[in-house]
This record gives sequence, structure tokens and C-alpha cells, in this order.
Amino acid sequence: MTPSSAFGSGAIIQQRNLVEQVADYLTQAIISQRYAPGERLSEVQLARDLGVSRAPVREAARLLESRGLLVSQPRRGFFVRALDASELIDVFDLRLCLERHAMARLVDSYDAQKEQALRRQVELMCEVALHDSDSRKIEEDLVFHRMLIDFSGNRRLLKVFDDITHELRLCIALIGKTHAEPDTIATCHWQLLDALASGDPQRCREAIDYHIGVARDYVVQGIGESS
Amino acid sequence: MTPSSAFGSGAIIQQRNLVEQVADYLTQAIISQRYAPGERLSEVQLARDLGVSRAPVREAARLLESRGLLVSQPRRGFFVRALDASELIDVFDLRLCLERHAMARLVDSYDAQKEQALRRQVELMCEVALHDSDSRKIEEDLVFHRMLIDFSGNRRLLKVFDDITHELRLCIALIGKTHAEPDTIATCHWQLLDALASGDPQRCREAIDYHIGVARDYVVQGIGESS
DNA sequence: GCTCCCAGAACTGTCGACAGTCGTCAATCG
DNA sequence: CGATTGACGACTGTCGACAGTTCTGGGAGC
Repeated sequence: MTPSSAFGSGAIIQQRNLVEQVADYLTQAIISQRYAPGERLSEVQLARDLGVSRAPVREAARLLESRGLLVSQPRRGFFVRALDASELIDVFDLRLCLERHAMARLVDSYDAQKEQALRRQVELMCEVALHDSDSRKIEEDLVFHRMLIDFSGNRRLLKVFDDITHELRLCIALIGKTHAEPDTIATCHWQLLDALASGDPQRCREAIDYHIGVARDYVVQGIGESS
Repeated sequence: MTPSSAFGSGAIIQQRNLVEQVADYLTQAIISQRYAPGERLSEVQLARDLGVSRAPVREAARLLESRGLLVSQPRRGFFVRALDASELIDVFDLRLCLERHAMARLVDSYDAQKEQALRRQVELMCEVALHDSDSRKIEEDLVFHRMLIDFSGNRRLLKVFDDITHELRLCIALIGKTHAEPDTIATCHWQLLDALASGDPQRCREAIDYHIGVARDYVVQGIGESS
């Protein structure tokens, strides 16, 4: 088999699994909505299109199923996840649950190093908000929130967040709108940093509740419009 | 292929996937510590032992990896998850995160039907605590906590809980001790119900914090002793 | 014209096989 | 005697094939 023209890579190191490559391809295709929500994916056809056999395709599909981007029906195959408003609310509610907890843990171990790292990230986000693409803005936003959870020190929490990250990207892609204006984003995130710096758990909680609440309302409203 | 002597079943319904059967077998074997933590699992040997081919074994192993019972190293295969004290604390911290959130949501939608169901489950647990095996006690305890989260209404939250459930079973199995005495368990759970009935979020939070805290300290202490 | 049934097509679940890679252990060299 | 290297063995990653099931489209019957 030739190392596959379908992946755009003269990657120097070809050590990556086919599974990972297929997973990346599928993730990209789903997020960018080249596959419509609810669409059925044929293992055989995918394998043919990508120039690989069905085994890595199956494994990659299972991986994406565990990440919530695909759902499988026995003997029927894989379908692109179709999120309705209620599932979407659940995802954001879970996110709120995780980030509340992370903030509460983080405020106890907050130090100059963490503050500086977060501050730098918000600055980067403001920069990016002015010049770059929507998807880039979203990625940097996710990086910030991932840092928040990473700094809280619970790696298991981080794993759950990484899982729902894929669902979040799908949510955001589905509504097809970008985030609010850059200054809104900035303000919102500075508030989080201020709350952390104050060391007041109650204030932290209010800040994250407001922040995630805004994001959730925004996405839910977007879904309502588009469906 | 004969429908497999290794699964203890003249299972009437053979309709279940081989993948699920292998996954159940592996789960059982890991929880019961027939495979030691850190032990390497050979796909070929497993397939031979179970009388199936490597494909379903691989898929089942990937499933258990996503559930945290196995870890995989590229080109090296699968290893039984070995939990250290720090990971264990993270798992219980995540559990606390989930159940706090569930309690907070549940207290807003609490009604007679939910109360009755939970009450019945606690009664069952008290019953079981007197007569049945440790594993049965643990299962009924998990059922109670799963109901708590289920009733909160967030299905995504429930999915995360179901995931860590497998890790929890592993934790409990690793320390090799049973839960505290039945009356302690009962008291602890009645407190949760009382808190819910009171409708006071603050009281709910204190109750669940105490409850999970006790469980965590117990398990962490157990790990400290056994390692 | 509509419904029901059957045959063909397409697909998933499962299998066995091959190739490349990694770990092991012994033989060789310094 | 210790370190290095090379061959052997075992295993994973990947592939193509077969069997049973599900979907589809057309024809027969009402």
C-alpha cells in the first residue's frame, strides 16, 4: 500500500498509526460538516476512499464513538452524531460541572506561575480574536479552559474535559456562528482571572457560572435557530 | 467455531456481539484480579483461550481502555490498569464533582416518586448489607448513586459516571476490604435523602461532600496499606 | 394505484494470514 | 568481566475474504 494520498502529509515520521490518521480525518470531516449529522458511514466505502483496509477504519470509528462524534447501531454501522438541543444543554451542563470544580480546586493552589500562564493565554486570545479565523479563536478558547482544568491538578477531570471537547467543537460547528466580539470574550476571561486572584471561592463560582452560562445560552439559541 | 466454552454460558441468546462477551469476560477477570495490575495481555493468547479471533479481542480491549480498565502502549499491546494513590484520589474527586452537581440539580426537581425510589433502594441496601456478599453490597451502593445522577436529568453526566463506575469497582477490588458496617452505610445514605427532602442546596452539598469524602478516605487509606 | 413479498445488493461481524517491529538472550568484542 | 550487537521469537498493525444479516428495488397480488 502506498502511504496514502488521502492524508495530506509527506509527514517525515510515518510512525503514526493508521488508526490515528483515520480518526483525525474523520474528526475533521465531521467537525467541518463534510458528513451531515445523522449520515451513515460505510466502513467499506471509507476504507476504499482512504486506501486502507476496514480494520483501522473500524477502530477509528470506535474511538470517535467513545468521543461522542459517532454513534453505532449493532449490525447497522456508524452514524454521525446528531445533537439535539437537550443533549447540547447536557454537554454544557457537564462542562459547567467540571469547570466549577476545577475553579474551586484551582483557587486553593493558585500561584504566580499559573496566573502568568493563564494571563498570557487570554492575551493570545485577544490577539487572535482580531485577526484570525473563527476556528482558531475557538481552539484558543478551548486551550484556555483546558489550562484551567489542567492547573486544578486532577488528571481524570482533564480526561473527561478532553472527551467533551470534541463534542463542543461539534456543537459550535453545528450552529455555524462564531463567538461574540473579541472584547466580550476578553472581558469574560479577565473576570475569571480576577476571581481567581481574589482567592474568593464564591466569586470564582459566580464567574464561571456566568461564563459557561453565556456560552451555553449562545449555543442553545443558535441550535434553536438552525433547526 | 464452537460457541465458546470459555464463557460460562450455555447462553440462550447468542445474539450478543462477541465483542461484548469478551469485554464482559475481561472486565470480570480484571475486577476479580485474575489478571494482576500492570500485567500484559496478549491478543493472540486471549483469542486462543476464548476461542475467538483477534478482531473481537482487540475491539473489546479498546473498549476497556476507554473505560480505564486497560491501558495500551503502541506496538506493545494492552496492560491491566494499575492505579496508584494519586490516580485514585483523582477518580474520587471526579466522582465528588459529578455527584455534587447531580445533587444540586436533583434538589430542584425532587418529587415524591424520586424520593420513594431512592428510599426503596436504601432499604434494599440495608437488607443486602446484612446477608449478602461484599460485591453485592458494592453493586447496590453503585445503583443508588447511579439513581441519584440519573434523576438529576443529565444523561451526559450519567455516561461519565458509568465510565468511572468500572474504575471504582477496580479501586474497591484493589484494596480488598469491604465497606464499613451496614448501619454506617444506612445512616450515611439516609442523610443524603434527608438533605434532598429538606430542599436546602447547602445541606445537600454538605451531605454529599461528607459521604464521598468518607468513601475516598476509606479507599485511599486502604491503598496506602496494601502497597 | 397501493400494499406485500421476494430476490439481489450492500454491509457488518468475524476470521485467518502476512509483514514489520519490539523484546530477549546469547555470542562476540573490548 | 562488562558492554555491544545480532539473530531469534513473539506480538501488534494491517489486510483480504467469507458468512449471515439488513436494506432496496421491483414484481405480483388485491
